[in-house]
Amino acid sequence: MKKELSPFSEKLIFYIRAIPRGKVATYGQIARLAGKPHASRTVSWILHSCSKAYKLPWHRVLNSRGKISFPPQTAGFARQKNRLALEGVETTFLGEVDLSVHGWKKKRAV
DNA sequence: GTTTTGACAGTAT
DNA sequence: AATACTGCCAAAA
Repeated sequence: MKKELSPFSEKLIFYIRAIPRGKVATYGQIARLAGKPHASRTVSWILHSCSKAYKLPWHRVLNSRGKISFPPQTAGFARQKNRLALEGVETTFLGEVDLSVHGWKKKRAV
């Protein structure tokens, strides 16, 4: 592998990579799976830091509302929207994804 | 060692 | 209901 990050970071990366194709997960969900329900900030940092180095499917990571985190009219927004569309994830022009349809239901034990 | 950042989430007003 | 602030964790400068 490239470099060894902290166990938390590796976990976050692991779960991000574990997102099935055609599904999307939220920052909070990944952070929760990693054991830190409030590490959503760390998730965003991971994407920035390791999206390329670790080949992370960052396009499958949305915010808590199931929307693309980027502001519209940005390259990242268009790129993510395009990738999601290629995976069968329908997004609105606002980048909204229906979590009830494409939401990654790994274990939502309330 | 301290300060700043990072594509957020949750709570408070 | 909508907006603002705070909290959280980890890494880079």
